[in-house]
Amino acid sequence: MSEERSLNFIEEIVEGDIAAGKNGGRVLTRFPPEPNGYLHIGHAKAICLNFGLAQKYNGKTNLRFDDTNPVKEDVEYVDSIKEDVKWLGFEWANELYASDYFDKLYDLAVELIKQGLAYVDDSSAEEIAIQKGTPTEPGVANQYRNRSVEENLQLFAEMKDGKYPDGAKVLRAKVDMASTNMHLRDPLMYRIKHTHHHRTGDTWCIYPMYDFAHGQSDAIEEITHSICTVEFIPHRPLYDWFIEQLALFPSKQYEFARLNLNYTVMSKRKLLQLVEEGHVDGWDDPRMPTISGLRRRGYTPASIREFCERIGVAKRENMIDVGLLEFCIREDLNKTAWRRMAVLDPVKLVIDNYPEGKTEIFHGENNPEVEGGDGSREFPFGRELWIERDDFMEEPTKKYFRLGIGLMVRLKSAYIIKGESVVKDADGNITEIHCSYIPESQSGNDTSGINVKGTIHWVSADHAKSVEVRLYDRLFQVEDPGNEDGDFKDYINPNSLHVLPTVYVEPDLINAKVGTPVQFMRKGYFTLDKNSTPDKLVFNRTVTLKDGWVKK
RNA sequence: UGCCUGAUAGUAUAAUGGUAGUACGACGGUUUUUGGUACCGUUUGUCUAGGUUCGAAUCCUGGUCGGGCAACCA
Repeated sequence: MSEERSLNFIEEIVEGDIAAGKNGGRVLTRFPPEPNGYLHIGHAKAICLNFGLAQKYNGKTNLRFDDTNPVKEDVEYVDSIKEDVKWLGFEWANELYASDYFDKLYDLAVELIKQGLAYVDDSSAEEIAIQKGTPTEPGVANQYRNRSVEENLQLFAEMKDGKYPDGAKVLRAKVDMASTNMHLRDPLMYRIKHTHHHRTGDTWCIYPMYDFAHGQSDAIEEITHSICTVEFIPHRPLYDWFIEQLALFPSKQYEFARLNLNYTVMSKRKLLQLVEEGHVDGWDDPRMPTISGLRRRGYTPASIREFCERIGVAKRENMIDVGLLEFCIREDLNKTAWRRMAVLDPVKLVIDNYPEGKTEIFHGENNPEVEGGDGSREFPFGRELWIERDDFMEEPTKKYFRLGIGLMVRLKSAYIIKGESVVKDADGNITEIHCSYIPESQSGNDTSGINVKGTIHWVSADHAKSVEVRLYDRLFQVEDPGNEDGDFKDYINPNSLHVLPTVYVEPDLINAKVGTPVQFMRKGYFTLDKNSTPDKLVFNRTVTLKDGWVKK
């Protein structure tokens, strides 16, 4: 195994801990999504990091749903998250829920009250916000801070028993109202929400806040390395404070910079807006940066894992170019996807000297990158073909290697042809191209001695199948739509979806399967859309091929 | 005005006091029945000003710039 990639800073920490014999060398990470939305490529980074660490250091990873806010959460999201993590290729050790710990968390809160380190506050949200001060002015304590342990115990029990309406009271940790760290100014631990929870039903009407659920859940599970994103750095002192006061297992929090991808948005709020306002087809629209969107677009789990490996892990803010994601999927698909011919923008080609009614069967290897071609398939050839409109130029420029009047080109896996004439309609658009073919130039036994610079793809007009193809482009016109003036939706690319209703493909493509990508030669990688029917096949373009030809 | 973070080619990421390297991109070339792939080459960098040191991207001091922090969200 030549793992030549250097360690990222978290791997260094883990290796340091193992070397120091910390936790007996045990590594237990967790991936802790809140089930309030679909996973996106940013989550993939966290997933690959957490699961990857465990794999690398003989550890395990728990999947834990951070379901402490019932008003936002739903089983729909739980199910999609599990599907996406599995699809990415990872197996969790345990499927857990913060809500599994509601009893324990309640007991821990009571414990803190007994220690005189938590109190029930009757203030309104607005009052509490004012009393907290600002980053530059210290907060001030209120009269509730001095309630007796007994009173707090009773009030907290009454909160739990449903004696108070939403917002009437909260439980707060007694830390330091004057701390320069806002999160330490007596943070809220519990709030009242008479809301049905997707797992605990109506058992509870008080729910713990993130700060009093996350670290405690980590400790209960004895997570060794609790990895989150940098915006949680200010929470770390609180994370440690609760664990220390309650003498729990000392899980440690480490932070890395979240992924930013250009030409898209990554916040759940914004993604939800795109879905709800109908700017996209749903969470799995192929233009979405969600895992399910990328899957429907034709991305493979391996390509996403490779991407996450390549972007690295550090603490500084970053903006990754989607070009890297595209590179990763091309690299993967080049080695695995079968080649097929499809004409996206068809124009009729007639071979004048080829016998009418004659059909020949040619064949082509499935994948030239694989030893032996990975098998082959057959396709028919005839007098009338479809070729790409832009593979013909009536008056070709000097560096044009395709078909033109007087120009010769090879039809992939078939004959060399020479452009002869065109037929145009009243508007001057070319409706037919006429050519002649060189009978001795048949692919495989070419005795013509002719060398041509270009090869183009084609399909037989008599045998081609018609399918729909959807071409996708970036969803936004600017690199960082969330950071522009005005609404991010003002920057949506109006041409992000281009539907080609009539694309001619070689007959074998009726065997295409959802989840099995193919390369349309010279055009890109495509995948069958999940909503295809036998009568109407729909292909999504995953990504174009790299185009090294720049028109002069 | 405060606190917490961070700063290395266009982008991302290494170098852990000792030759600033890698990948993607861009550009050029070779091969090619995909203007793809593969292969080769070129290109561009340590935020700034001082200091310590034989030697600083790395350590120290000051500054500049970016991000985060005042949800009964996570």
